[in-house]
Amino acid sequence: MINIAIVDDHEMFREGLVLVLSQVEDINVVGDFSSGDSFLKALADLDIDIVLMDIKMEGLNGIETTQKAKTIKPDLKVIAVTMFVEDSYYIQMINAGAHGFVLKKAGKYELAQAIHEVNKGGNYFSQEILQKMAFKAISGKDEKENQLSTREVEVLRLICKGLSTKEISEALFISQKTVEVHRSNILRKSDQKNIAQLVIWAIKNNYTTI
Amino acid sequence: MINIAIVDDHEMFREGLVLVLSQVEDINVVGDFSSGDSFLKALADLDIDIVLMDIKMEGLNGIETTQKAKTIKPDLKVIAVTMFVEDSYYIQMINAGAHGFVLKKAGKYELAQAIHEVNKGGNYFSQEILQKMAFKAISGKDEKENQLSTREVEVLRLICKGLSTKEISEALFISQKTVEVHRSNILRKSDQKNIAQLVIWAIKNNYTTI
DNA sequence: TATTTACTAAGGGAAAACCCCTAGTACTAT
DNA sequence: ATAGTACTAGGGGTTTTCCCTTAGTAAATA
Repeated sequence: MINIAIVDDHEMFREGLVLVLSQVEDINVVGDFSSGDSFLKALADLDIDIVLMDIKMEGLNGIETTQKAKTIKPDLKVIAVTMFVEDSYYIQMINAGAHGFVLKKAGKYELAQAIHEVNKGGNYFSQEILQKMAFKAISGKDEKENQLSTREVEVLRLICKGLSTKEISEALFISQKTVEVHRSNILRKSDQKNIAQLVIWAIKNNYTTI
Repeated sequence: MINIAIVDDHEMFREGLVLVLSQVEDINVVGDFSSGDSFLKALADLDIDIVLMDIKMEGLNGIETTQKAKTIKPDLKVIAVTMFVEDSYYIQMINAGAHGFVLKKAGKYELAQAIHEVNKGGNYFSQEILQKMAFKAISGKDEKENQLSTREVEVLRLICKGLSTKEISEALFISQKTVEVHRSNILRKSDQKNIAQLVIWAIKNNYTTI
């Protein structure tokens, strides 16, 4: 029997997931949590093998929650659940210790397969995500070179909120020229050519929420 | 016993929904469909009281599916399921004959309540959606005045794809000046002040998909 | 200690977006 | 017939974004 916990702030999705997994014969859903915080509080008393973790959550996100959970239970296995293939956070999630990665649009069979694979000590990544990783690898683009800096992420979030360069400069107490530099670097690193594309990119890469 | 069908192209969400509703004692899930087309094909042979319909789907969307379903079975009751409160399509969905409107983030209890209410011949709208409607009513803004025209929706979709004014003018075989007029009218009607906000607004209002 | 990286910020210019205005045509509805 | 609406498109302007360059400071790292 594989004991599972689910962490997702989307109530109906989480409830559905609980029931879907309860139907699989050797899977036992021990608990479900609507936030990283509530999961971490309960973790010490939970007897679980694997946790299904949503990446994008209010409050503690999936990456932070995974990192903290690993300090409490280092051998806990984490399968990340994400909405978009483009999600740039999968690297951070892998670094945080995730053993698997499935898309929310995956069906129950793929999800069950991922759980069994990870439970055996292996890894599981959705086909789409593997393709994305492979494509990035052969395109020769160094992942690290294009990582946004802390400040750039900050600026990007404000851009997505609809703030102009002037407004961002006032919000961050820096000059408009500096904001322009950040904007330009963000566009270059993201490989997008204007704000419309950038906003979509930011959503898909979990930099901002709609 | 209330017989239900579910139409949603998001597999895991649909599977979850089926199981969640199967747990409610007087609800019976008769069928679930991943597209409006497959639902319409099966509809004549289905003995259902209510259909839970996702609005945003590939191919036939929820509005078109509802309209066609109503011509086949005029007394079929439809509850629309949507991701965002801002969804401007709820008016079209109501016009298409929907009796209820729930958000995807709603829990099983609210969903069961909606189904029971609609089954009794009533209507059910999520609190958040009612608030939005009430707010629009008291703000005095005439809904119809701010409805985007066909061309404007077309331009909006291209904006969200990241096309510049010049590129849009070339795609639609009209002058840049005309595109500028459309852009400006779209911003005015949507009450957004720049492209970043407009893109988010367009997603929330189901004009474009990410 | 020397080098790299992030953040800061300037000048200067090209392009795009944004905001006025007027105005013709075509279709729809009263 | 006439009024309204959508779509078209021009002039002319301001503002914002985008792109290039150079360059200083602080912190981390080799």
